[in-house]
Amino acid sequence: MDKENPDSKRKAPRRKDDDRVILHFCVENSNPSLKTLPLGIKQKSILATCNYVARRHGVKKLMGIQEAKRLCPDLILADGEDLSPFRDVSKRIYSLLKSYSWNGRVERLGLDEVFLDVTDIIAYNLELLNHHNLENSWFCLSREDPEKGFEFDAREVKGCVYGEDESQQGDDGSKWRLLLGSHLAFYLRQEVESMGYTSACGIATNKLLAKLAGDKNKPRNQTTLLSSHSPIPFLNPLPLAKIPGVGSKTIHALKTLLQTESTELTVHDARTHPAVSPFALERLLCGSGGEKGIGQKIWLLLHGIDGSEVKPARDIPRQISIEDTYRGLTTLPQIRASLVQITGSLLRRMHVDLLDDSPSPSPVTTPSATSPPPTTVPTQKSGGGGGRRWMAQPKTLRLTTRPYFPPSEWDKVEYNTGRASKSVPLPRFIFDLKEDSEEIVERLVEGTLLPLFHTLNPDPKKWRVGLLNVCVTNMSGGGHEGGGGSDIVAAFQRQKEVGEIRAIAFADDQLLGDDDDDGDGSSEEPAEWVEDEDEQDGVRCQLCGCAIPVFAVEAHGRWHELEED
DNA sequence: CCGGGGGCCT
DNA sequence: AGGCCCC
Repeated sequence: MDKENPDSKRKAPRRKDDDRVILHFCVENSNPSLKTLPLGIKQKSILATCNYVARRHGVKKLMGIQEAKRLCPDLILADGEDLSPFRDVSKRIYSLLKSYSWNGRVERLGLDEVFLDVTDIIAYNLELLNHHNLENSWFCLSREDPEKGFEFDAREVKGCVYGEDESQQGDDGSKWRLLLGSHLAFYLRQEVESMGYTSACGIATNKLLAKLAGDKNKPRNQTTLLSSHSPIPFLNPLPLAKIPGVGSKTIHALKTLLQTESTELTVHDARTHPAVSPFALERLLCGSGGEKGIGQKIWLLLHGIDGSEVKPARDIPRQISIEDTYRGLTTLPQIRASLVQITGSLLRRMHVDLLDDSPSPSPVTTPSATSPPPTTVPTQKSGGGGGRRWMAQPKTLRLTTRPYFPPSEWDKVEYNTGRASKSVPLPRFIFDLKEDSEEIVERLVEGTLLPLFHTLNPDPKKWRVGLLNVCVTNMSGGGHEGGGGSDIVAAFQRQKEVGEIRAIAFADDQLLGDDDDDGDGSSEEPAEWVEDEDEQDGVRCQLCGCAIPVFAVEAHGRWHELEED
């Protein structure tokens, strides 16, 4: 009866995907003084990246310094092991672009790329468009203030258009959306440029196509991929590895499946090969513990389909980590010094990224919690930092190590194997000091990281440390000034004042369960690590009796030096 | 002369 | 905790 309902037939073919407008920006420094000179950013013995002048000489990313110097003797090298300056720039660009977003869907990818879902802005402006006076159009950047915006000529797409041809069949709005998107992209690129940076941009209906389109006219132009024709011809000639999501493992698996090991696989090769189907890919890539649905996902990517959303802007990072590589640290003093160094960097990063910029209006600092001045530890700085509050407090600290492999063993070991890591609850006392962190570094290294290192590398004769990584993660909601909110903490306070408590242990659920747990912990002694061999009958929390996995804090006792061999 | 991050998934 | 992915 309703089988051939013309109404449903008219609506059916349209995917929601087609209505989106996604921008992908790729930013780089437009260093005026060095623009004409070949510049490379160095990390240890490797070239992390380089500018386009250097690339013209054949210099590539991740190339060895020696080879790069051979190809381009005049190459200027800048040290990029400390990413702080790059983070700074990245943050400013990101904030600029985010300030134009209406829906907060602004996603960073690395330090130099940003996705924007501007579907809502485009939809708003599509209704405003006067088709009888296209050349004098006004792009409105604010719902509240019609004056905020810019003039543009809506007769043409701004910037480059991929596959520019006669195909102007039935424009159902999709073309207009992308046209508007191209003008918005151009405006935003000018804003970025006024900050001193050049950028490329891709404009398309999903993240995959936007990113790939932006590659077409780097580094200083934009490319719109109209959705009026199929994305297949656009994708076909691209090397398979260009597809974001298809990494080295996937490439390797596919090459063995297709038995075309020699030639560089293109999207066309993979998509048209008879052995390739969503199921075959799933079987191939999901072998053991792989991501379920990955086969279909990759298969859809090969066809230009990507339903993934631009993730809303995240105020707080999921994790913060600092790492450094070494040519074989073997003695404890070396390791200790290295840990002190990276821990200092980590705490500085935490202060920059996790501590609120603006002082809180009420400078009330922990009225009752700190009332009895602790006699044991003189580290109390009465809420230093002028009342700044933590936007988030990490709950977990992780140390990762990798042994050093001399060059003679490089062919014998898999890169990235040999990494060992272990995470534990992060001692809360590190949130006390908000300005000077030297003593915290000491306590963290001596009380937590060094013991952790010993559990990861028990045998001093095998100490050949090639990498150290310290990471804080598992961020909790913002901590209020004052703390002492939870019963556990209150009990801790009480018993501490009376001087009864000898040891207190923090279990995971205590640290996790309390949204408002400031932890106080302002006057504990440095932490001590307790390894219990059988994980079943381990330490028990003296306050609530719950089982403690691994971590304990001495309140009044002393932590002892670790044995050094 | 083999970096220094970050994400999400299991 | 580790894998694979991104830059």
